[in-house]
Amino acid sequence: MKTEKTESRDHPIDLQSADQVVRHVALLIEGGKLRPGDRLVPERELAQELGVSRPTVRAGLHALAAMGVTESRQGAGTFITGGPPRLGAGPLSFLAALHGFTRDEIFEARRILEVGAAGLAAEVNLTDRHATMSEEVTGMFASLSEPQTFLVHDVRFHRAVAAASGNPVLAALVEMISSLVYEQRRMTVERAHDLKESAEMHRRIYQAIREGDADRARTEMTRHLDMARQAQASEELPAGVLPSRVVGSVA
Amino acid sequence: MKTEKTESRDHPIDLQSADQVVRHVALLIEGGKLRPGDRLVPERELAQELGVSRPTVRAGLHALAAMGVTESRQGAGTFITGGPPRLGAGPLSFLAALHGFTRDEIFEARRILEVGAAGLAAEVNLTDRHATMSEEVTGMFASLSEPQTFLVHDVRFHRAVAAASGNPVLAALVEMISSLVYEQRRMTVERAHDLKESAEMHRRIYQAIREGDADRARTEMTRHLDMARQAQASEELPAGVLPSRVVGSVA
DNA sequence: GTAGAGAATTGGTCAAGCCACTATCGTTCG
DNA sequence: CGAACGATAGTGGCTTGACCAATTCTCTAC
Repeated sequence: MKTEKTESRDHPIDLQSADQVVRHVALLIEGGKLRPGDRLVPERELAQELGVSRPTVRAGLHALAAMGVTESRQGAGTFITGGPPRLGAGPLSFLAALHGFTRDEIFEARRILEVGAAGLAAEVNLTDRHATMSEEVTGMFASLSEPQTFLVHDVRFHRAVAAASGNPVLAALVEMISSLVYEQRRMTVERAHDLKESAEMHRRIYQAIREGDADRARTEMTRHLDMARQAQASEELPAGVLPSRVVGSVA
Repeated sequence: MKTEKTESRDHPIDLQSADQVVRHVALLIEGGKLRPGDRLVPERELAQELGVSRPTVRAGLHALAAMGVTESRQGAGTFITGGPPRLGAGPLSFLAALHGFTRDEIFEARRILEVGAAGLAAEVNLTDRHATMSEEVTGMFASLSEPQTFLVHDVRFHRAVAAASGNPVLAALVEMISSLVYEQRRMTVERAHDLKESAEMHRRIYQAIREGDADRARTEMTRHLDMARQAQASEELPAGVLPSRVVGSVA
């Protein structure tokens, strides 16, 4: 968080006004006075309550929005983000752009995260969440000739697996990294081949989860990710700069 | 499906001015014109370049700061965050506060992430990163009677393990979730007992990694986290509200 | 050569106001 | 009576211009 630097001081920091806004909202959330979907008080009131100016309030609200906590709609108001727990891709994308994560590093992280998620999903066997996975597999088979559409279903399948684990923390982490994968892959997926083979692997993962076979789910997910890593390496530009480095389009 | 709210428009979105600032910086980073530690142009110039007002620029910069991309120092300037790749704890803390992650869910996610990281650390065997782990273990043994200090070393050890995996993506994820753990545990660690046993377990994890024994590293990390989960359950308030729910102090 | 004072630079904030979008509610027309 | 319409307030988005506070630089005086 932003205040971490100053937090390490030994004395009680005097909060910057903008941070004060963030903290105020944080306290309201912790106190249960603000729940997902709720509307915040108008900026003008908030400014008066905290004794700061409106531009300052707006700066704080932008910070909250950047963390995925709030969403503002002109004319309507500012709302606490609803829906399932999500971590935006922004922070990780910037990190990728700044430090140049390699494709292999990302796949390694996915291997750990998603193999675990697939195993969990098979173990807990939340049958009501199986439909989503099934639909995405179907969508993949239906878009074998449209790489972009295929990719969307691909990413959504992996998120669905994480969601099927029943663990929102895991789901949020997988969602974050899958957003990163989507951003990078969007540019190269046109050169992909063997989409059918990829769809088959996803189907096998789904079936293993559906049958509650955790070991097989893990094995299939591992195989899929290893295969995908190799396949994507060949999608690379023949002699591009930074062959394996990934920049993660933040925009 | 709700993709990205604004991105789902079919027309080339007209960026809000504040987002324009974020995008501008993002493009500079992607283009390699802005690297960690670099200083941004002054707010006033940035405002003129983009044709927006300074409060708007400031709102965008606050958003970047919230994502951990920039840091501003009054009188000095605004800088791209340097140091090792980090994901701030803010977003995950807010998610925890909003959706009430349970302790078990967090431990489950840690189990997957950190067991994988420990295994990797043992496999790659980056000996120059072993010293940090060792130091933290030493620090734990030296602070058996000071729970708060012990906790700091505890958290740092787990981050060191992730760093020793050599995978910055994994390290960033572990750092994020360990921050969450620290925030919650800070309040209850005083009631902890068996700190010595905990330190011993960390030492065994360290030794397994040091000896390059990946299987043992995974086993020891798994045991440690399972034990810690049980131990922390007993640190709970006897009859507190929300027995297993966790709010994650964002502030 | 160095230390100190002052000026320039830069982030932090405020004040007042206009614009654009949304929602609501009363009115009017079918 | 109901539905389409239109005025009206409420709300976020942004600008201009200014002042304050912390830092950094520079130039002088010793």
